[in-house]
Amino acid sequence: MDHHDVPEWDRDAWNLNPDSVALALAALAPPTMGLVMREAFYGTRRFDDFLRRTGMSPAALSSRLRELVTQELLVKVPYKEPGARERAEYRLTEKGRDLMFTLIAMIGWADRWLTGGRPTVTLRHQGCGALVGTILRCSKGHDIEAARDVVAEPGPGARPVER
Amino acid sequence: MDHHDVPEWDRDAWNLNPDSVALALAALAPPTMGLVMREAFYGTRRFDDFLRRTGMSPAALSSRLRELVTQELLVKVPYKEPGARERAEYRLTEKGRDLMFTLIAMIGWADRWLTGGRPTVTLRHQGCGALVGTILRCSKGHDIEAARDVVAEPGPGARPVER
DNA sequence: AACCTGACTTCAGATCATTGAAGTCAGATG
DNA sequence: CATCTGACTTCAATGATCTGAAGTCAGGTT
Repeated sequence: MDHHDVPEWDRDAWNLNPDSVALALAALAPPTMGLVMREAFYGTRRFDDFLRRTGMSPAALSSRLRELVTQELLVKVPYKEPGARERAEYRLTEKGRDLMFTLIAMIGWADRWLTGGRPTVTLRHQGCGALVGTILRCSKGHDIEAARDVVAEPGPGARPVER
Repeated sequence: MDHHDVPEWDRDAWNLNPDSVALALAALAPPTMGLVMREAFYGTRRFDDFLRRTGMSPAALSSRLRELVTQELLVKVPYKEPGARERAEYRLTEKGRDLMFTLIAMIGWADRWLTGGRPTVTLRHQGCGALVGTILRCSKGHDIEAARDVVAEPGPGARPVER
């Protein structure tokens, strides 16, 4: 029907597992992982704040934070407020902050199809104040409107299936 | 340390659940959901092709497909090849295809941080052939390089916490 | 010395996701 | 009419994940 939907290469000749989509999804699973990362983007850093704002149990939060530190999306940094003892907070690393592009794409999709025009967050350009969204652009500088104008093909990390 | 990390609004005054991030992540969970959607983007439409290419069990695939149809990311369309009986295939809907922006953002992140420069897929601009990636742009037309230049604030769907 | 707070850990029980093996079912084809 | 194929469903078993309640622990305050 629509030739854009059908790849020109033989999908069955290539083993794509584990591929980038699966890897990224695995980094964000279990579902509570997303809650924690969302709060990290909103500026949350401390255990009890995460606990209250995500509504998860301390046990779950504790494992999630440990995994996020292992994955290097967060770093545990000691801090000390005057007259209190030293405590630890969790901060986004570069790798963690870079995930924001993915989260913003998710927010855009959810707002277009799920929240009925009433998004829970608004993203603004720092300084300019205008609303922010994701677009696609190719390396020659063309903006890409429709997802159909993108074609996927096996990359350098794809392994041919042996027979 | 870095004021961009701290929101100017009081996070605790707003109830953001369920928010766009959680909703989008819920649409993609369980993790096998992502595998199925990935294959759908690569052009897969039939049960046995999904089965072989994702490596999941028929039971799991069957539930995933059913859920994706319920969510309206896929539609079940009957087709008939000459000399075979009528069968069904699963095609991306507009809503499903629109998720591609999110998947492309994920692929970009995974390629920058996880696959060590050897991505399993390459995305090209149809026609022009150049590589495709996600960028952020505000509604005034500024391109946004760094995730730190984006600030989040409560949107129209956020509900104030009642006291 | 007793208490408080923030940051956890431990545990039992419940639910959910997944696999593997086996079985169903309907309409061609030989 | 027996067989084949594509598209499933059913089932038992396993493992991951989550919650809620309770407990720990260290350093500071009263």
